[in-house]
Amino acid sequence: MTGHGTDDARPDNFIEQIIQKDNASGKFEGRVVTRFPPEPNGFLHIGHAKSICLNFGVAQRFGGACFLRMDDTNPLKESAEYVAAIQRDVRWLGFAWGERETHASDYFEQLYIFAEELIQRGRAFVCSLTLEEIRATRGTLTEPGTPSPYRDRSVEENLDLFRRMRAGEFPDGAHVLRAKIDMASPNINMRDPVLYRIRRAHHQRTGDAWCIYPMYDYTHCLSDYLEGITHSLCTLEFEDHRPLYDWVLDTLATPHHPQQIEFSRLNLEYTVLSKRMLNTLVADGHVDGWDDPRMPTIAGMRRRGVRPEALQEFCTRIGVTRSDGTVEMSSLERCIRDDLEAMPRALAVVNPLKVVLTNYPDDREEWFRAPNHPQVAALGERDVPFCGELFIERDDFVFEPPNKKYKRLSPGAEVRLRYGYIVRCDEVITGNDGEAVELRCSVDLESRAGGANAERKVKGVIHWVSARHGVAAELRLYDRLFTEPNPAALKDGRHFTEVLNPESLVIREGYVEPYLAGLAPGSRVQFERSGWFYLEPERATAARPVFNRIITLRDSWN
RNA sequence: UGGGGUGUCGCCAAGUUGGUAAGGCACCGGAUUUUGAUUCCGGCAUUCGCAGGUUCGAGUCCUGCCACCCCAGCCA
Repeated sequence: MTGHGTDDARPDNFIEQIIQKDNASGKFEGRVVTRFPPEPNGFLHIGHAKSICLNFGVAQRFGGACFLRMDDTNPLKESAEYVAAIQRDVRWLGFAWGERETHASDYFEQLYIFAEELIQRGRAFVCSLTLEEIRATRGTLTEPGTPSPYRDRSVEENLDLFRRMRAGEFPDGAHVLRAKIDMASPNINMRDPVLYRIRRAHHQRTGDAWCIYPMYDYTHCLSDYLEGITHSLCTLEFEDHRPLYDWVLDTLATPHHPQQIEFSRLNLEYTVLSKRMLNTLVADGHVDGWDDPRMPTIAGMRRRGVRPEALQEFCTRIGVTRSDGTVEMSSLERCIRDDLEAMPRALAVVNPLKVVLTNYPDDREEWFRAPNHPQVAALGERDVPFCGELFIERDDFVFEPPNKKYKRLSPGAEVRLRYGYIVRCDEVITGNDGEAVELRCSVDLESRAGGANAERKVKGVIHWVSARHGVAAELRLYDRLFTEPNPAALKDGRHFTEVLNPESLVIREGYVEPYLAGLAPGSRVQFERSGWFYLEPERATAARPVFNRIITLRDSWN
């Protein structure tokens, strides 16, 4: 797709097909207005990113507009902090809503007037049943409900009661306003659904102006109407609510009637995407907060170092359909790596193993010229310091090569130091547990680029950092949050918090080449042969750099 | 046993009037490579939940099954 408001381009999904047809038939006079309507009761996650990209993307493509609307009708669960977080995340993701920033609470007065009109028309009534009684008379999936004894109150009495509800004359739960539809409907949402409830709670925006609050089904369709939304995109679980959405607008005979269209929500392996569960992780301290880099939240991924471009690409790759599915983590990972591919590279050792070069002059040091990106010359070059004492990756040495394809270091084996010399492991100094604590190697001084043995072939190349020049750094290695593909639905009855990955965060003390210590906060870089890291601005300190591992390099070896 | 949905390769997903199964991810080869990365070639559904039927011809039409998801908040 070109994204230039072209109506005739090939549609990306069934929703765009519907819009093209609507535009062709003149259903909405060619207008396309959407909205992203989050409830400010938690942070946005990657599932919301899908909806954001869809709603804003469709508006962009068809030359329409998209509102950012806070669905704030339940003051008990919402807060201004969440509102701010949501705005920041949508903006970071790359979308702008301009003046189209609204709140369902902006419409409370209009919603109230519409409610009186419903009463006036005899289509809504004040019900004085208790919560339990309403539940008991709602019926079941297979049995119809029974009408409320208050269903036939007069318009006058309903109006009086409803006005007194608003005036605060009744305690919470004493009455509710209900739509008068059909208690025998096979669709439970149509069995005289509650429209308003009394709730003495301080609203983050309207304060104590109201003690009655409208329910979602009543609020959403009218907010859509008020904003002139044409296509109201939501997830599949709201499909059963569409008849009610239409009923409210039809009953009120609104001059404009938005079309609700449902699509399937995103499910991702090895994580959970429900606000309830994410909230539990935060509330019970399993993570450091909604923006913990391990969280599938937009804020978490931002702190981890993922770029918005990667998330947008992911959303276009997974598509939009009506079928339930679970996307593999590898699909997201691919998008993140693709996006990071152009970042500069450097050398850093995550898990250090000391190496002493026995035939390298003790007082000597050299600076090797190295490209910042092997395929992107424009990224320039830098000098990497080298001396007779180095750190290499612990994983790059093994006493016994597992097979003939092994290309790293082992006793007697040779390997090239990236951008440097070829070295051979002559001796291994071991500790009490028999583990290697230091390697003694000899170096071929003619093997560097330009030297007589520069073309000598050795099986592998490993990264390293000069022990004398290297800068100690905190390396935060992040991994998947759960050990099970679908932690939200474990077959053995375990709770999702029982399958948290104990190694989702491993903090290491490593060494990075000087160049890395001089990077600006917010920089992203690839530690060669290891992965991409992010210098998280929030953790920037002059004393010791802190890097978050965004994601590892693809590894076809292990 | 009510209502609403969905079933195309391990995962996501095209397939719009029936004409003989796109693409991406993953995976498997092989080339290049001072990152076991990247890049690059090549492979990867005789088959579209199942069973019948209509048709010269069906993933696309009809019938009947089966599986899975959602709904009984004064949550959204």
